[in-house]
Amino acid sequence: MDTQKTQRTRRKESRPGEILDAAFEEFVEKGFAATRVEDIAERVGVTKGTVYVYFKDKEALFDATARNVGQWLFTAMDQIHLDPATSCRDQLLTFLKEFYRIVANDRKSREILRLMLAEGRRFPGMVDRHYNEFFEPSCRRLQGIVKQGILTGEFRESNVQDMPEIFFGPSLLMTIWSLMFEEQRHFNIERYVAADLDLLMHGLATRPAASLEPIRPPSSQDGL
Amino acid sequence: MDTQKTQRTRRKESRPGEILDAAFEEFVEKGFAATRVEDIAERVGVTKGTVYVYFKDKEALFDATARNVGQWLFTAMDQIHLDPATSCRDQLLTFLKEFYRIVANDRKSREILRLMLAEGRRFPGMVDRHYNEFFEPSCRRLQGIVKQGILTGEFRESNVQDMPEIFFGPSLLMTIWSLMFEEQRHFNIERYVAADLDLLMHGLATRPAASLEPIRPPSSQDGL
Amino acid sequence: MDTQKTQRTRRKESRPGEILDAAFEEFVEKGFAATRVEDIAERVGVTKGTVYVYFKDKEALFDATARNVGQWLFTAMDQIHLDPATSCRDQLLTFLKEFYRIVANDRKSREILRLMLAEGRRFPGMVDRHYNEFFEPSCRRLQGIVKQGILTGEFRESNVQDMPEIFFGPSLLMTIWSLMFEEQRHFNIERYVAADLDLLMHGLATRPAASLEPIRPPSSQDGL
Amino acid sequence: MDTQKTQRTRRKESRPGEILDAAFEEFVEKGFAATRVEDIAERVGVTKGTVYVYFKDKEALFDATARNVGQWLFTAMDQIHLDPATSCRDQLLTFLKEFYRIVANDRKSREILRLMLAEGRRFPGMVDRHYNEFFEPSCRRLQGIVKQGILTGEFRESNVQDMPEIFFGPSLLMTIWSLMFEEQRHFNIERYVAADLDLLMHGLATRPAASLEPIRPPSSQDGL
DNA sequence: TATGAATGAGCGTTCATTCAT
DNA sequence: TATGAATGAACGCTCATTCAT
Repeated sequence: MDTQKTQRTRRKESRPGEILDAAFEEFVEKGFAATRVEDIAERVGVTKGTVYVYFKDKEALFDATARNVGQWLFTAMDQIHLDPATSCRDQLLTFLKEFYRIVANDRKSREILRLMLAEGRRFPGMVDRHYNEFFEPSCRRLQGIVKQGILTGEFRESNVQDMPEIFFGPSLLMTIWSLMFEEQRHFNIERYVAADLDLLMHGLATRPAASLEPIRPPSSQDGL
Repeated sequence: MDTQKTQRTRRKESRPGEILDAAFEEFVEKGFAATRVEDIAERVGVTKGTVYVYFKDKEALFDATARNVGQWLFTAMDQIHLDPATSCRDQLLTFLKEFYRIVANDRKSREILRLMLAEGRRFPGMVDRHYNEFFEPSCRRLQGIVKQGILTGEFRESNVQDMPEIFFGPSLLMTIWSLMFEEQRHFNIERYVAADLDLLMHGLATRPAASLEPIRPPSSQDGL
Repeated sequence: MDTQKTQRTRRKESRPGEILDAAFEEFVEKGFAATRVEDIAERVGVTKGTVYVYFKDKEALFDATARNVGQWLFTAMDQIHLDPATSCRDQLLTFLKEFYRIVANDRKSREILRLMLAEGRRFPGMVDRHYNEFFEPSCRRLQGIVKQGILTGEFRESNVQDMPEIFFGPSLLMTIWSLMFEEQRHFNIERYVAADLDLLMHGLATRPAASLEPIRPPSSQDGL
Repeated sequence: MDTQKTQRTRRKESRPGEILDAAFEEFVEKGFAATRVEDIAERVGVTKGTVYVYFKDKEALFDATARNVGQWLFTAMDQIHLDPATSCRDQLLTFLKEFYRIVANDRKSREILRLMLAEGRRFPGMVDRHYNEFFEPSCRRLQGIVKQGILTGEFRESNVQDMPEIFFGPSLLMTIWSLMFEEQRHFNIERYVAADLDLLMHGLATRPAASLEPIRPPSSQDGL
């Protein structure tokens, strides 16, 4: 009994991170408005007041949460390394497969999208940040590869070179599927990725049906 | 007096619909939890209590709202008529262009996605309904066209025939873009649609690059 | 039981006034910060929420309360009628006796001072209002009488003609006494007023000690 | 190291006093309820917990604060020395001028009044103490002078001899003025004191208008 | 002695919902 | 059918207080 009551753990350093993780789960599950600060605290095993020791208010907590998960994604994207010595086709494949890997394995990177759509109007800064730090740079990279591929003769010319965002379409669908149906409806990621890449490569290629069987996408441990 | 009463009657009969429209705007703007019943009422020009005359509670109102907008989409999809006498390629193009037309011109059909992601957990029935009435049937239709096209030799065999949902990827991206950035960031729909269809047709086609310039997508009056 | 529960009284018109009265009592007893909105509501016999039907927040309620009581005082002061046909001495006596009457009989007019001192920093507008609507005009009136009295030879010249606020000193002391000691310490108002006026008249008079016994001040029913 | 320790020691010894001073400023500015212990601590440059090392709780801190400032006043009043060899008129003048000097120069002695009115109900002991240690004895002294003056024939008989508190009226008005309007509205203390004493002396005197020009009151360095 | 992380009771405020009219 | 005054549960946030260090 005594020990119970005295269990006021002291760990200033780890607390913010713990709270941020808990907050992420709650915000993602209920949305900003329906999330109770107390539930977040409970998840961490502290009381309401503790949350306010580290965050000014619920909005600041949400903002920090969004930055926190955003960082994950930005970092992961930055770590997609493309070897300029390889063909543009390979670079494109690598980029997209890596992106699929991220999105398939990391639930956080998927839930970001939900936050974006659900709370973007209340937190426009969050949307801007993701546009500037994730979407725009990624599109630039993709566009670079496509344009280069046209120069080398690997890819045919088409409107795609000015619309690189289109490459994110299929992975987005997979993400949305995951967010909407969760564990309830099965989705064969590997075949889906294969279909996407196969379709894409054939769509972009200069030559007819090159025999480029799509490389296996990474297995998802995250239970998409 | 007569007109008065007639107006009143007409008013009464249309009330639920007016409320549903207002509710849609509010729910879409703020989300379920952050939406105030009073704001919905105000939009219609009635008082809070009136809303409760027609709807049991806020949840019922949301549910009805979701059904209401869903109906729009379901109906629109049902009206995509495909001529079996035309080529599979044309049928596919027609289907996708019609879908783009719907999604580009009708903000409601886009906002549904937001509701789905933001409130799907609270209203799983809504998600199921859309899966059953929109997504699944559409995928079946698409799959049918693809399979048929393979039989006729128009399309090559690929994983795509089992993953028809992939066709929705690019239009989904456009939708998400619209939902996230709204008027703030320009998006050239026509070229985007062209790029999508062009890429797709080349990706699916058996023969190299037949001269199938993508038909102009419908102009959007909706200001995506 | 049923009647109890159904006793949702409906009286939009009288509510604000009732609440203002209750708020006054609470604010005066506990101060702004320590007053609970719920206690105010309870005093009226409604619930917390009802208060917010009529007042935006606690500050607005305080402000309205202050205006409400202030009005009492301003009106009462305006109704002090001085007959210009009478001597300046009589006019001065009348004014002061009337003021004593107000302050002695009306607890509200006394408690205003408490609010002023206790909450003036938080509600500077309230202080300004009282200065402009009560203090300054009253001083002007008093100064007018004194100056006139000097012209007519009733009063001798002195610094007092430029410091009419000094006339409020003794009544202020009585007020403070009341606010501080309430029922606990006896205070003989009548003799106090007599002493004040007597001292004043002798202090102002040109001639020695004219036989001006101070008129009895009004009996206080308010239990100062 | 030595200086360090000495400083520390000195620091420790003076801590309660420092806290009391800080507490006074905060309580006076915000009132008891609205004052945050943390703000007091911050003023001293320590943390919240430290305050609780020296004071049991906020109430105890307030109580100590009130005693502390009260002591100032009590001591100052005790130091008003009256020469029994001088005339009663002079003694009365001396007393009042000294009191004006205290009140005009020492903000604390004025703010006490605010605490008294604002928090008197919560801390009745504070009020009693001031009554017993300041007000009552002062009135006794004043009454003594007046009665003596009547015996010596300096003062005429009047109700004032039983109502010595009236002498505090004008200085109270000055105090209230200061508390309410602070620096915002000018107040000419010297002329005000002159007017008060002049009026008083004429009011009390047996003989007509003795040529007793009021001695200059002490200049106020406190910026009333 | 001093700290500051943690607590939790408490209060202001909101808003879905009810119900008498 | 429509109103809107009233309700009261719920939640964000504050802050006095505690206590292990």
